[in-house]
Amino acid sequence: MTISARVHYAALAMAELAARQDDVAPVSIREITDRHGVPGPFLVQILRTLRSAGLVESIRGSHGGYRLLVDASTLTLLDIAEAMGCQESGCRTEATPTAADEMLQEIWQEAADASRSVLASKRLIDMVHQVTRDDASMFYI
Amino acid sequence: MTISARVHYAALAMAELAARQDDVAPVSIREITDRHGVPGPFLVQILRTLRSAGLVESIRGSHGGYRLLVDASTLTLLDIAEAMGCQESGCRTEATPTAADEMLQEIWQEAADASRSVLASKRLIDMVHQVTRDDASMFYI
DNA sequence: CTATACTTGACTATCTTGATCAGGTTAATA
DNA sequence: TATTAACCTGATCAAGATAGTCAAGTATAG
Repeated sequence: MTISARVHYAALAMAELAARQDDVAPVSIREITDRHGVPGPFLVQILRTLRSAGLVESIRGSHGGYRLLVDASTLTLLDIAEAMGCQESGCRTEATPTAADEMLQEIWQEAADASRSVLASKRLIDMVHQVTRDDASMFYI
Repeated sequence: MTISARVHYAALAMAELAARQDDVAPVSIREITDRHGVPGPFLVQILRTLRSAGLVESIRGSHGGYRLLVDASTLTLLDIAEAMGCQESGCRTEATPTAADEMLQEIWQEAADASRSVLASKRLIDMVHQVTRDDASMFYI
């Protein structure tokens, strides 16, 4: 479970879409880059990946943009990370693993699973709520 | 905590050294490669790293080799991984992180810590015992 | 003195990551 | 219908990490 900038950006974008999923208009790439400082063309690539994973839909043409296709209250950061292609380590598959090799592989797996289970416990909707609250508090200081 | 082949090999080598730490003679690279199929020159590189981390010492000359410098009953896989330079993600440091950025960073950190704590719970000595037991059972089948 | 074994430093090939860009397509609207 | 805003696709690229390799040197036992 290595978290790349890709996954970080994807999570930000998904949070933005989740926060505005009840809006009539879809959210454009421009709006996301303005708010989160994600490099524009890079975000295009990321949203393409999220779309092929079925997490978002795109609306083309003028006033187009992106919209969340899934339920933000069940979607987790693990789902997003996996959609972005964070596949499990595995490290190396040897032709004839020894007993020591196999034991180590199990341990690496266990460590990775521990990460995964943390990410699986973080729901997108909670992120949105927490950030919204923080933003609000920023106004009233 | 991405586990590379480097770390995997390092763990194998350390286990081998731990299993034979009471031997009079140090363990040569050749013996480790024979037993574990690690590419020879690559193992040299890895042992160099382990030595600069203070985990092993090298004895030069004929009948030379490597010897464990630390206590196998307290050394963990986390120690080995860190000695091999598995530094913590961090992902990206932005100039002006937003509230959402910071929240995500904390989550990535929490996930990484979960991995680390699994590795920290695996002592080198336990690996050695388990592998030794497995090997013995292989003889008697 | 010679064989064995570690030491050092440089070198390479391939993959992944983090992007960028050009040119094309779709749809709303004036 | 012409324009414009927005997404779509595919190519490309630079930098760094990963997994090794190689050659020439040095130390020690016997």
